[in-house]
Order: sequence, then C-alpha cells, then structure tokens
Amino acid sequence: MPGSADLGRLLAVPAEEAALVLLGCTLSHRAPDGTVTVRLTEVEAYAGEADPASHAWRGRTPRNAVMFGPAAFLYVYLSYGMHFCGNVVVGTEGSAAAVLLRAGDVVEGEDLARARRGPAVRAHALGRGPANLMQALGVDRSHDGAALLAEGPLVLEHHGSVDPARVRTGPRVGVSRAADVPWRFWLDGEPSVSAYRRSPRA
DNA sequence: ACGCCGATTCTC
DNA sequence: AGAATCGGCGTC
Repeated sequence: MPGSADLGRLLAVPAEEAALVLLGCTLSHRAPDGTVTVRLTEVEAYAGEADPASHAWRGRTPRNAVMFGPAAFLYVYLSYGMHFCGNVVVGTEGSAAAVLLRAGDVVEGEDLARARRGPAVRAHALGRGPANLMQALGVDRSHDGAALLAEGPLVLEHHGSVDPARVRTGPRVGVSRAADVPWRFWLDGEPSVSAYRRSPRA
C-alpha cells in the first residue's frame, strides 16, 4: 500500500488521470463525535482555467483560491446556497485542476453518517451525490483548504489501482458548458453511484 | 446596485 | 416542476 508521498505524486497529473487514481481511494474524517470513512465510487474531473465548466475558468477568486494551490488539498464550495461539495485539488501548483467527489460507499462510521444524513436514509444512499457525500462525512466550509495527506482530521488513502474493467465514463452531471467531455468516472455496479441526470440546459 | 445562473437535493 | 438560498459575474 503506497504511502502518502506516493499518493501525492500520483495526483500531480491532469485531472482526468487523477480522477482514475481517486476512484477506490478512501477519505476519512475524524471529528469530535466520531470517524466516518468513505470509499470513492464516483468522481468528476475539472481541468482548471482551460475548462469552461470549472470554477477556475474565469481565474482566481476568494472562493476557488485553494484550486490554484498544490495537489492533495480539499476545495469545498457552497452550492446553491445550501449544500457543500468537496474536490481534491490535483495537478501541479497553479494549474487549478480538481476532482469533484460525487459519491462514495460508507465503510466506517455508518451510524454517525446516518445521524448526519437522516434516520430513514438507506445505507447505499448515505454518500450518494456530492453534497450528500460531504454531509455524511461531516465536511463543511471550515474544511476548505484542508490537507489530505498530512496530520489533521482529513485523511485520503490509496489502496491500489481499481480494476480498469470496472470503470465507466460519461458526461459530467449538471454541467452545460463543455458537456461533450466524458469526464465523469464511476465504478460499475456500485449502489452508491448517483443516478445520472443530464444538464438541465441543453 | 440588480438580476440571473449555477459542479444540488428534496418534495409536490 | 419548484423551492430553498449564497456567491460570482454581467449589466445598468
């Protein structure tokens, strides 16, 4: 099992390559009330300033500043004024590339995840959808810029490459610009993978 | 200063 | 199909 230095190197590549590295990785959040760990099953690549669908497309702002930093830090943003979504910053410093974490399977702390998501939520749905995934983990704006491979509450771990035959790709969800690029990646057959919805526009 | 559009999700 | 609701960006 590679150490954190190795994973940091694996993530210092273009977003669509880093996305494949992140599939199957686990992300843990150690909070005062307990630890939740998810295994990533669905991600989306965003290429940075060159990508019309990226938050970094129009350059650096206070919100997206973390994207312009080094790889293996978490970029958290507020979506629609009410949901937090998380990205792993990838590529080289200054590239603003990131991978949106869209879904994951809760492999540790299911009770705590359900306490955060709601008592009626089925196990496979605890981490389904980018905002639901962050809610299950207990991640919010306070974690924007948090290191993922250093001492701290958030830990990202690689467990070897996933079987390439299990990886599926398709258009990114909710994205109207650059909708032709198949930069959504997911593991086939995982119940936690969110149902595909095409962009409301186009 | 004003308005519209989101990398969403849940409910009607 | 609609609502909840905040930040960024274009426009007046």
